[in-house]
Amino acid sequence: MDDSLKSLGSKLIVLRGTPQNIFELLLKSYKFQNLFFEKDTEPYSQIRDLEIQKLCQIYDINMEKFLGHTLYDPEEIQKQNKGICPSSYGKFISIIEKMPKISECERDPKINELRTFPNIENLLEKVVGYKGNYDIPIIDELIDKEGHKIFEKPTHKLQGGEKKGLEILFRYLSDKKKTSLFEKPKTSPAAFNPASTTELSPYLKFGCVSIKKFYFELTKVLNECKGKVSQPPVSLLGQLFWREFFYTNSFLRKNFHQMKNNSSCKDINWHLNDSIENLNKNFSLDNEENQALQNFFAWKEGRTGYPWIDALMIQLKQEGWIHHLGRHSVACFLTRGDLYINWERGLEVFEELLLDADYALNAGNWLWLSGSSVFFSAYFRIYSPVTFGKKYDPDGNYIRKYIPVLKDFPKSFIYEPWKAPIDIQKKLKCVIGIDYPNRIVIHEVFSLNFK
DNA sequence: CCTAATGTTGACAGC
DNA sequence: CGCTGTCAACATTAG
Repeated sequence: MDDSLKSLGSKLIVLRGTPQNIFELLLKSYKFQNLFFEKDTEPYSQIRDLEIQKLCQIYDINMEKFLGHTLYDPEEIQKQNKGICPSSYGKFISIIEKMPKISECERDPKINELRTFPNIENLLEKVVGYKGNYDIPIIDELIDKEGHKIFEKPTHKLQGGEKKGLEILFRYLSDKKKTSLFEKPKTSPAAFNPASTTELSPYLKFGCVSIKKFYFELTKVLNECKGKVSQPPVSLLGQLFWREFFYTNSFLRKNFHQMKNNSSCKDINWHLNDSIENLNKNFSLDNEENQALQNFFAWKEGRTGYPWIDALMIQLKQEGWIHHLGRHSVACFLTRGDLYINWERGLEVFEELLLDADYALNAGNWLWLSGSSVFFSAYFRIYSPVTFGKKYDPDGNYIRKYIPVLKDFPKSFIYEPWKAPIDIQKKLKCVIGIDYPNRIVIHEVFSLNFK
């Protein structure tokens, strides 16, 4: 971004501190006229922006918000729907079909249209100790509570920035057939190098690639297609609208990320309703709750004994990204499918490990997959930890990549290694229960009990 | 070449 | 954006 700005005669300035403190220091020391920013809907951002707004009022500064992180303004959607938040995807689509067309992207700025404020760096040096270099946290600074480094090196093959993001977008869209016939359920959660979807989610989450840009480049390709084109909810455009749908719901429904005081969430008596930190401190957990805690860590660390689930959790940990349907698999397993653990625990793990972790989409999908959402009731649609992956990857190549200890298992046992005869396990130097864990839960039995 | 057994596929209901 | 069992239709193959 800095390179792009420099080529236009400007530059990027990064300051470290809380926005409230930094802005207060700045506004106190200089009479700025305007503050422009993007509308941001998650609770953290709403509180932050409200405080900055108060500062602007105190220092008499004009403040303007622009819609940019979503295609539609959730408040406009609500107005169009008689003040009600649309609770189903179909309803949402019918509303946006009646909305005015999305306005075109602004053109890119030309050279010298973006001016740098004169002497801004001197001012910043005096007021907030700015030293002219970037002040972005680097990997070495990311440490855990005991002071140990969390990462030695970047974990994901993707690189940040708009330039890289647009490269990926245009490469994907250049395959017009793949783009226009995209159907989410037909893309494979077991695909790697390359993945079966665009992998643009981290770029959208961090605003590297604008959703509007994505939308207009995509519709340009779709309009050129003469033959049949896939439709929402499964089409690529449909995926962008899922994002809008969850953003709208997360903004209009309070406490969207939790079970309590969330009008869109059913109250279910899960295991592990308390935070993991509190549960770890509590030594008097009864047997059932203690077992659930053990199960939770086995799930998080990819040692449930189900290769399909474990491979997904290992890819998540190693790369910070898994395919959407893989997320369905592990989320169903943790909650209504097998372990019956509170979906908030899963949301927290995704928040920690996903590069694209996004307040609205994370909460919306956990509500959905755990069967908690009042607007989704197909609780009997259980993902099998054995057959779901097999459908996409019968040879188990995905499992072989992420769980090397299983890589030589014949394909007949790769999804269910506990079924391999013991002499085969010994020959492959991978005895189940020793070299790879036994199943922590018998899926068939749980499903039966659930009925 | 026919026949019967066996395998494959897709639609569908019920959970 | 589920799984399983059932059934019918059709394909394949052994004898």
